[in-house]
Amino acid sequence: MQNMNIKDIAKIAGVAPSTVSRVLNNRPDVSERTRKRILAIMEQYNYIPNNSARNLKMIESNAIGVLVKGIYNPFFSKIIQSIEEKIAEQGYSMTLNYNYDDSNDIDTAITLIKEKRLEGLICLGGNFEYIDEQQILSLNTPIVIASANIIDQQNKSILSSVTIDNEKAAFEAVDYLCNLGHTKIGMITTGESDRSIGRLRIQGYKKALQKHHIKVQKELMEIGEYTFDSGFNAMERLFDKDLGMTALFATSDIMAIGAAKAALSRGFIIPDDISIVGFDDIEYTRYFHPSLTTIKQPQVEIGYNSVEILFDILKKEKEHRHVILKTELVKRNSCKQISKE
Amino acid sequence: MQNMNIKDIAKIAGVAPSTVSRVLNNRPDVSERTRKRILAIMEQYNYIPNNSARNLKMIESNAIGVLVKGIYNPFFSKIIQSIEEKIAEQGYSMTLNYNYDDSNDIDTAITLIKEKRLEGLICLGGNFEYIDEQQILSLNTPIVIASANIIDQQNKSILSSVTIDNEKAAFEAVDYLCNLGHTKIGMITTGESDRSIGRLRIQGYKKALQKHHIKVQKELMEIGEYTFDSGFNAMERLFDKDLGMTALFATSDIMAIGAAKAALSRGFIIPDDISIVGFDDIEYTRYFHPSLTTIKQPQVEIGYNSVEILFDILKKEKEHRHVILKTELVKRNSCKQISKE
DNA sequence: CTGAAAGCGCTTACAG
DNA sequence: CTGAAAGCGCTTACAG
Repeated sequence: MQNMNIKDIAKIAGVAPSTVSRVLNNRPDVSERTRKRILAIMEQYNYIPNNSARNLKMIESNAIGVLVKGIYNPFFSKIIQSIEEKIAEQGYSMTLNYNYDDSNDIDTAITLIKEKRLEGLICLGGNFEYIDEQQILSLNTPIVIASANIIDQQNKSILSSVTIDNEKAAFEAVDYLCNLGHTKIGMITTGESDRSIGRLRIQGYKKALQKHHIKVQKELMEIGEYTFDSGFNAMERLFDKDLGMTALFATSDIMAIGAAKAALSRGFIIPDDISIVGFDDIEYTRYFHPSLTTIKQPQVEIGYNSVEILFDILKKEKEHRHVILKTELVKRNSCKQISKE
Repeated sequence: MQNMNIKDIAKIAGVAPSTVSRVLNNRPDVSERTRKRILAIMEQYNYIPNNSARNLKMIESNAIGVLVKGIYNPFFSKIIQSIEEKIAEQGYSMTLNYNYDDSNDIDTAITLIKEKRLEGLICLGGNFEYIDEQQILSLNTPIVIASANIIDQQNKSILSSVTIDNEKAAFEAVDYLCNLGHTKIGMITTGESDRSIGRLRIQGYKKALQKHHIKVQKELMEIGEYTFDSGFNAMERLFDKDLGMTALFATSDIMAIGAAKAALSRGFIIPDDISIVGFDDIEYTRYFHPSLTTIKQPQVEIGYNSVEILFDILKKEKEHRHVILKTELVKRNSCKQISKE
């Protein structure tokens, strides 16, 4: 039969549709005999309930949405996995959605919640600096923003967030390079699309240089985006300026690898000729050769915390909160001490 | 207002719900005045239609599903992008779903189609060797299997497929290595999860060796899975056997990179000490150092062809077909001629 | 160009 | 433990 519905099953089983529905939802108030019979019939006819109809009726969709900025980002994939795991533990399902680079993140988030009747949403990446508070409030659905741009002055009770201390992380990376004796330290960072995060990391870079009494040189800073290619090209530009750069800090591993490839392609040796520190700690940094020193973002914890906050709000009716997770400098083989001049 | 519905909007606009619905669906039979007024009200109240209700009513969901095996696979991501693009061109929407490694692919596919009322489904990766033909037929929804395991003897009129000639591709890779003078050529391939594809690539490996009168040595073959780590470990095992291996063919770039890292970590130089050929041509291979020689799978074409077949069946009521796309050996810097002994 | 009515496939009180 | 009925928010013929 083409597409069975609950009525068809009920008819075959000789019961009312409501009884079939009870079986479908694992309700206890069905006799074992009836349940088994109905289950067998469903199996036999390969019956699969129509999700749309269910969602339409059910106030509780038991679904948590995850909205990911940009397709294919190895940094997010581990976070997503940890989110999925925790959501499943709570008996909820996760629906994963990707948001293209040029779309408005908060609008997409709101649409998603309404369309799919989500009970909560976690946003991975994206820009949430300018939001309509009333709009979010009227949704009455908790949203957790993770690893994304949010503005500091924002009303803290509207959204939750899970972030890292971007300024401090960047500071540590550059401070480390300074301590190794580097004074000409290049930086490849992301531009406009990443306003607040980018700004904070640049702050950290500058502060570390200041601590070591090194003048900030604008020419040592290049803008890239989240691709190998862009890291490669930015590094080429830096080399071409011939500034005597001995170290580089890139604000994503993907860009760091692109930059490292540019260096290696020119015949430079890493770390002998140039030291490189990345950001994120994606798996590839361990398999690139030489293995890349990087700032580790606690991906699993970012996922766990996001889900925890969501369910705290959902079940215990707690308030929104804002978690800042620790990063860690992971020293591998792309940095080297140089003699101070 | 909490969650507006079509009735609310209709009431405010002083029209019938059906008129609002017409505006929502861009039907031509609404006066411009009415349309504008309703649009303005929707905007003002931030109305977003409930997808579930729409899907429930509409026979045509205008949605094509893409079911991807395993989360986060850089090889698939480019295919997905090309699929999205083509689907959008047809005025359809794409819904992306990930299928975990241990779940039954065809069951998931069927469930997805029924639940979401999909008009077509493209499966990327996965195992479709054993399927219930009646079940698929009764769905009456075209399915295209791309880059996945399908069995040769299968009824060709049930499903479409887009694949490559796995045996020939592997043959070319190994033939190339043989022509460079290598005789001790290791292979790292995927195991059970990938039965038919894996088998074909092993065939290709063996045939190339035979062509060059090289005996197949079982000890030179290792099983891995689709991770850096597994490639790394398999390579370690090969090295530990001390078989005088001078070249390696890995059936995925991810494993090839893991293997390359193992070689570099031992102080070997690629390609001087060992030549490596990967498979897929993911972006990583260009940014690894040295850049990896690999078998390019035409990712964009795989995507385009899958969508094309789907719409041919959907709109022109054509039959299922089976496309085999060409691969290409992309020579980069991980292979070297050695003197024949 | 617009409206009233039926119905998509489910779930959920309410009765019994 | 089971059934009849109402309704979730939409769309779609059918009238007019």
